[in-house]
Amino acid sequence: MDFKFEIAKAIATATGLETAEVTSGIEIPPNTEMGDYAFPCFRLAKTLRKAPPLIAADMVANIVKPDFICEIKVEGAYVNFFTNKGMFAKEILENVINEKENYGKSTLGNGKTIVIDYSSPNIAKPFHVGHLRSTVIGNAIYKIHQFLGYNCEGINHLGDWGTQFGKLIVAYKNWGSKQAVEEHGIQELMRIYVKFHDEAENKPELEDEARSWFVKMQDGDEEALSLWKWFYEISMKEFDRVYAMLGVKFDAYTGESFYNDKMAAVVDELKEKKLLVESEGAMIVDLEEEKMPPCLIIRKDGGTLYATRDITAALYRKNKYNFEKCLYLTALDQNLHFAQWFKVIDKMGYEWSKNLVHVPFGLVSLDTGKLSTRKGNVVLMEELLNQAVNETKKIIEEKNPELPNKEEVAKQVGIGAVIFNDLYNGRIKDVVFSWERMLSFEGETGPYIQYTNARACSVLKKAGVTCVDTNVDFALLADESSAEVCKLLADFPNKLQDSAAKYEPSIVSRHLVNIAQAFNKFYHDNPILSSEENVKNARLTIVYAVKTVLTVGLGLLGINAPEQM
RNA sequence: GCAUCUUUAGCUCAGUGGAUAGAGCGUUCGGCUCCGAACCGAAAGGCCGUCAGUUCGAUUCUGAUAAGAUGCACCA
Repeated sequence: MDFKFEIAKAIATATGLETAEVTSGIEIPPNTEMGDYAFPCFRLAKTLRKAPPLIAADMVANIVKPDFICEIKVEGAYVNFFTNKGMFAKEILENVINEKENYGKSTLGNGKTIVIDYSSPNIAKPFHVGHLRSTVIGNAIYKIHQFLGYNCEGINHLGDWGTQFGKLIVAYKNWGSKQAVEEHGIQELMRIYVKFHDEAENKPELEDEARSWFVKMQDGDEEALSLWKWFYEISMKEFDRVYAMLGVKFDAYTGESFYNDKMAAVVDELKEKKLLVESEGAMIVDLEEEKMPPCLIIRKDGGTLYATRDITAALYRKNKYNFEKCLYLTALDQNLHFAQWFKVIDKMGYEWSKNLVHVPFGLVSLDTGKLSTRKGNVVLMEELLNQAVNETKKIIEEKNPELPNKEEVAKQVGIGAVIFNDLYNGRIKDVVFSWERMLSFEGETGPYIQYTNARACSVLKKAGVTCVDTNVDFALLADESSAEVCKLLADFPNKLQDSAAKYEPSIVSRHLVNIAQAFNKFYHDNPILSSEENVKNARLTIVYAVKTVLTVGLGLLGINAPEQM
């Protein structure tokens, strides 16, 4: 039963208004003492030509009270509805307990494909905290959409093509050795890459050399390609290790190199459609009409660019997946780039250009300044995750030394803390990396939710139930803290849909915090195991429902929910 | 110069065209003989950047303006 809808119907019959327009006018009061639902009458003043408080009074006089409403009060221009807490609790708790891990699932997205382009680090550069956001936000958006019935295609659009590999080849030939690269992996590739930039300051001809090696790569030169492939494999080995720790997977690793042989056709298409013009030796699509700088397609020396590959990839993906939406999870500073090439797709005559969505997030920096791999101003992802796990181990030793499976739990909690930290604030906010914040496990954090869940699991275990009985007296759950938990659980499915619609995982993470807070208060206020049998059984349904929703919610964020910690 | 984003408590951030603007951290105080204290409770802390406009009503919408961040031709 949809309580809000039923109330709207009752108001509609009492006033002669449309149910739909009433529904949108119903609010949840800021304070439970004011009621569970409220209808402000200000808006009706004009059409009904009456003072709002009078409208409210008339409404109450005429309304037929739905059976789940126990009281209706007028407060100025507001009509406040008080639900029967027991009936509300029954409705929501039965629902969660019956649905279990499917609670909140939807068929909303059935038959629709969403392509999500996320993580996408550059090969031959270490995976650092700057790559975290795209990876975990993308992963969460993927899982949430999947839960809502969408078919998702997660793509790691690796930065595995471009002039930087020309640079790397030059660097390797001048200052590298096979042995050093095999021994130190990305670290060594990084070292010679930095060396290249140092040297190139005084010898600009190195840059030309690098560009020409990249052109060789494009042309299929065997030596260039075999070096490139080697660098690729070295890098992927390290990336896979990080992805395994984060629990992130992709459906495809079609990076930029994948499009190397597909770009010529797209360039031809651009020419055919008379969009490509020459400018200062390069080939561009002019966007003056759109008040944007031109979109560069081909360099003076014939090399392709970022936009060329993105346009090609978009056409390829549309053809392959026939997506409903294609999302790009990158930092906000790439805004213009996406706006430009989305426009190029539009100018090519593809109406689906409006389904390409840049999902931006704020910049990550360190307190020592901007992230810079070249300058060594970075925090490596593995280092961060290991630190978080170690810190968790210390806490476990201190608080729960008897815990079985410590190693595994420390990973789940430590890494969960890092992921949650990144998903907790709105994605647009800039972030200054802070060890202190990353390694804090109290308050609004992942471990707080995991702890709450573990606590609920512990109660259920002690009660000796694996699945609770819904044949209980829900009227015993009419107290304020029980009602608050129920209210939040009932709102979970809406929050999931809102989160998906806005591509904003923080809507889910914040809701989980709210549920955990409400549950901890409930737990504190209400003895469970020591209560009389009927009260105990009723309260156990809340414990079970909370455990279920927290586990589902954390799972959608890509975080594990251990039963003990 | 043009464009995008941000501005709410000491700090980090939620939030809403409407009733008393919320949370965590930090500070001060209180709570484990009791289901897990990685917890709970209380106190203190706010011209919701500034100025106009729309509105019965603006912290929320619009327009200016200020401050900060970022981007703007051959990197990605």
